[in-house]
Amino acid sequence: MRKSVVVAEDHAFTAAGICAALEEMGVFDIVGVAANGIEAISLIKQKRPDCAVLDVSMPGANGLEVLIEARRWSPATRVAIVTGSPSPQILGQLVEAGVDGIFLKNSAPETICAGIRAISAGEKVIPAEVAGAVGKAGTGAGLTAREIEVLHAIARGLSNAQIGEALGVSAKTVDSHRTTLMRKMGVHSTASLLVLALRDGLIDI
Amino acid sequence: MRKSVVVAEDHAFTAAGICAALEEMGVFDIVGVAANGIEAISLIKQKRPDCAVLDVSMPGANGLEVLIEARRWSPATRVAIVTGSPSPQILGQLVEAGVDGIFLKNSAPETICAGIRAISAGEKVIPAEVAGAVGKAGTGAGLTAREIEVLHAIARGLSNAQIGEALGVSAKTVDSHRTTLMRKMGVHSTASLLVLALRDGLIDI
DNA sequence: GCGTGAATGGGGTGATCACCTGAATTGCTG
DNA sequence: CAGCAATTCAGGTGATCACCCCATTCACGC
Repeated sequence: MRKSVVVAEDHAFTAAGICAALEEMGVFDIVGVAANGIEAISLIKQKRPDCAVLDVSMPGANGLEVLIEARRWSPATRVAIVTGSPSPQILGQLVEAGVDGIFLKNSAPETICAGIRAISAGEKVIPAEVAGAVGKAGTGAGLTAREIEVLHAIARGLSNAQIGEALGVSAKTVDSHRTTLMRKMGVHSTASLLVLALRDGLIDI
Repeated sequence: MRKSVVVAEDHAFTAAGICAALEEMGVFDIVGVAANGIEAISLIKQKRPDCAVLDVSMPGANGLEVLIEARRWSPATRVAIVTGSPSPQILGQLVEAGVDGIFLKNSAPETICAGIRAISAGEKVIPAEVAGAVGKAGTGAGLTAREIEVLHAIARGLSNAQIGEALGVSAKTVDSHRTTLMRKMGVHSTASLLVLALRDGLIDI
């Protein structure tokens, strides 16, 4: 039996590529294509498809928001998320929201198509590289409130002495927090610390 | 007469979508598809195509680097860049490097295809929304290619010694570039440097 | 040709960082 | 109450950074 599927992707070329690949498998009927999150939600509400393939970053509403709305209006719809650059924070939220599958855009098309077929059959598909990233969300969550404060101050370009003054503590204390941050995040330079924190959504610019 | 074209795009679905759209026009022969920057450069070197369609963000080498190498090895190749999220800085560098066309991934496929055909005929195609972004490239401009390279290396968390090794120069030279970067950007710490560079789209994570 | 700026790199100095050991205080939890 | 984690801070050490001055080479424009 053929499964109905809705595709949501704001890049037309990518949407076309996904649709072509899914149609080629011969087991999916594409009942709708959305170019943004709002369209995606209303499409899912209307069509109540067996399966939805969603991009994470879309104008209007992102993949997570669409996922939550999809669960509300069409609980039977299996939801697959495709993402270009996986951020542990976002992936963690998706898993928490009960996503059925996560796929990376730079994976082989066959891998992704096979995965989508699997989740449409009721399986959960989280590839190892994604699971690894999800696991690392715990790392960032393991930071204390004070450490996050120091992180923000570092991102503002302050020195240990300046951070100490701003937080009302000694520069040595800031140094301690900094060392702990480095250890927890597994890096050995301010630059890596910032990049990792930004990538994990712990801070933003 | 049909034009030969090389496509470089690390997301397989998108690559497939672009190829399908180009082939459908009936005026292009796709002579190669690269999944990363290195492949793209060697493909262009080998095939010397009439036209190259490059993604900006790819593993190995980004669109700008591929563009520069393409100009070196196959000056007759017309180069089109496709980008998901346009950053003024990157676009400015592309224009400076003499790119023939810039397209946004969320544009209509017909628009992009028409544009690629136009540039393969010798035109330059910079859409209005991109031109606007290019104009805004005032802030971080003035940085040299080498300085940008150092900036990227810093963002990867490398020390001056490691950067020197990676770029094949002395750590002292890296130190010089770093000092120049600090002066040009008006900051006094690696953290500020990174944040500013990220905000201005000079680097990304 | 000559100035200019980019890229290279050496010497040197003081500040800052990364990391260590150790320790006191607080507050929460079993 | 005992234990644990968070937060605070000191002393110290070696590495690295930020920045100074200066010299060379090379390409580009006037």
